[in-house]
Amino acid sequence: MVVTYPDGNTKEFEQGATFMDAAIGISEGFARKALAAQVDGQVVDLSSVMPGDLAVTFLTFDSDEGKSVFWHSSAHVMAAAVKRLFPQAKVTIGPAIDDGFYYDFDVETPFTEDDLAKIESEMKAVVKENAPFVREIVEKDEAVSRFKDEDEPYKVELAESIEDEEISTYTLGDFVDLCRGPHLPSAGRVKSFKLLSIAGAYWRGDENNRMLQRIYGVSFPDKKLLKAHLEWLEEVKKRDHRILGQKLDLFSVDDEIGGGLILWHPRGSMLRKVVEDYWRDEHEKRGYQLVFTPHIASERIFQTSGHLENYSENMYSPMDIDGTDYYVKPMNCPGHIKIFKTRMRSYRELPIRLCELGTVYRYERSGVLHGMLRVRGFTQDDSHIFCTPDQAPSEVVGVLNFVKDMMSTFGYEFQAYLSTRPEKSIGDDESWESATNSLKEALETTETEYILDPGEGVFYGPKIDIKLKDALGRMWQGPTIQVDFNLANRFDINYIGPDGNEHKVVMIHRVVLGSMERFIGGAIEHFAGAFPVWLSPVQAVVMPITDAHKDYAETVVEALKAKGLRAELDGRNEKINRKIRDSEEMKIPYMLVVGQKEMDNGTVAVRRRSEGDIGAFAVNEIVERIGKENSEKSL
RNA sequence: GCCGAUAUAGCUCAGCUGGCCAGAGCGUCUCACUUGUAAUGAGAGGGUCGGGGGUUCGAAUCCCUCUAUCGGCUCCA
Repeated sequence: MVVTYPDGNTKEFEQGATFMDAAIGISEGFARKALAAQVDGQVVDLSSVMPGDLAVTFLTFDSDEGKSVFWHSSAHVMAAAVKRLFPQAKVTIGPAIDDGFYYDFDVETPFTEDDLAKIESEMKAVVKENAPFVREIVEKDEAVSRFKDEDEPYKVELAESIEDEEISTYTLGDFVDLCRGPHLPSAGRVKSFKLLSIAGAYWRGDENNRMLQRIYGVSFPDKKLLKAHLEWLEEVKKRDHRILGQKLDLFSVDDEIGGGLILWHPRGSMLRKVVEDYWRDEHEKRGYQLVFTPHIASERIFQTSGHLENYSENMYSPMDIDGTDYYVKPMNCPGHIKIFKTRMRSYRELPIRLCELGTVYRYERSGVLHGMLRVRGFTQDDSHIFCTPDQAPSEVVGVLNFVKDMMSTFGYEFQAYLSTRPEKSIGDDESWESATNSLKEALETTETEYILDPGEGVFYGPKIDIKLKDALGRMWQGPTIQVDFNLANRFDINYIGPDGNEHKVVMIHRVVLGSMERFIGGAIEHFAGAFPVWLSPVQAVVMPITDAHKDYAETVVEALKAKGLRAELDGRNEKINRKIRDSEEMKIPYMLVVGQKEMDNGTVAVRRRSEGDIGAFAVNEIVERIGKENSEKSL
């Protein structure tokens, strides 16, 4: 067999060699590091590597598969500890997730913070005992009756729902769990762990089911990794846009105004204005036409659009205007369609690209609101492209290139997903196929790597979803491009073709930023509040040393403002140290100190955020430098 | 909406098992200081203890309810 070791080296063994032969084969350290193995593409327990297996790769914590095995085993360790402390708790499932693991339990009284500490110390005991994970294959009926005997109704349900006749179980000490595996060789591998939080979660994610108690945790093969991870979590917390939003005076949410409704403060509004101006300029450049549509509309349009039928649970109660119900709009599409349909459209004027920073209101359940990222009123950077079927592929290419440009300006990497026809959908096969092909072609012509998401499209058409990767490697839902058959039909949106007949348009719905709220909330975290010059609400603060230098400082501010830069004077009667501290905390990119020396020479002493003093510059020199960073949108 | 937690001054937080006018730091205001690269000093002002209801001789503290927030579930731009 050929064995690949964690360090990437490979070695061939003769037929009949055992796992232990492989273990001592090359490096002594690897047996300690290996968590599981991959045989013929299947991840398996180390113990099940058999002599004669052809290609074996040992998995370590460095690989996603290795992590997954590690965390899943950690979940079992936790469940074992919980069963010891709370024998009446019913176990359910405990998978590995992207950054750790959880296990759901059914208990009469929810766990408390104190319980977490107790469970942690019991886990330590389980780890110390270092019992092996023992795999066992049993008949399905046998497993079901065993779990019945143990009074584990959830395991019974799971076992019964498995199609195969044989089921694997894993035993750790006296804790038996129904599980596909694979697992670590023994519990002792779980060297360092931390239980992070307790939360309610529905059995099988269905809110009609019983609420279970979920415990989240992370674990690592050594202390250092755990420490690094906890520090990363600290960093995430520090970057929280809700905390930075308050510190940097960007936005707030008010109890009396209502949850999920954002108050944009002057600085946050400036940030938003800069993004919006850039957005508008880029749209004009690319042949989009800016429109405005009303915030409320008669029920008649939402009947035609089907929103009242399909989307009413997300819409707010209507208001009565002269006997007709009017609704606050949850989407911008109907308005754009109505603009398109104000007159006959010739194929000669297609594509028509209408865009709007359109504010919509959607009902969101109270428990889901989250700062700026999940709100009830938000402004989408919306656009609807009306084109002929032939134009669709190139339009999608245009949008994709647009998206790439915009995202690189903000320093985001991204990952594209192509979602195809879901089970519940409208439209004929032909439309779906041609629309899906348009999207696929566009991804290929723009050389965009994508992941296929079969069946994840919207009921009215296929879509491309783009997820942004921020500075901490976290993924955010970003741009989406959707082909919409539904509205094109419902509103009967046509154009006159070269043949003089009416043809149905292809309608493409897309957002680039998503919504101003979500995008800016995400950007706050991406930049940790330290925005590049072009986005900074205040780009430079001029700080006179004493009152005697205030007038001169004022002229520096004016010089910056004259070039369209955003500058402020810190004329407070405070020491320079204090002024610098405050500006550093407000993440102002440039601090310009002026005292007697600078006044005499016509210069400023420049301090760059988080870099410190970078020396003296002539006023016009620094104006030019900041102006250049601003216009080039440097990151 | 559901499970759990939380809500005290503009901000961050003390206030134990109910008991004299509810505290601190920062910010704010006033005064002094006129300052050279991350917090000058002194003084003053500031609170319906999230809203409403209840228990009690007495409630920031206990109970109910509403609202909002936080961690999740579900959902989503």
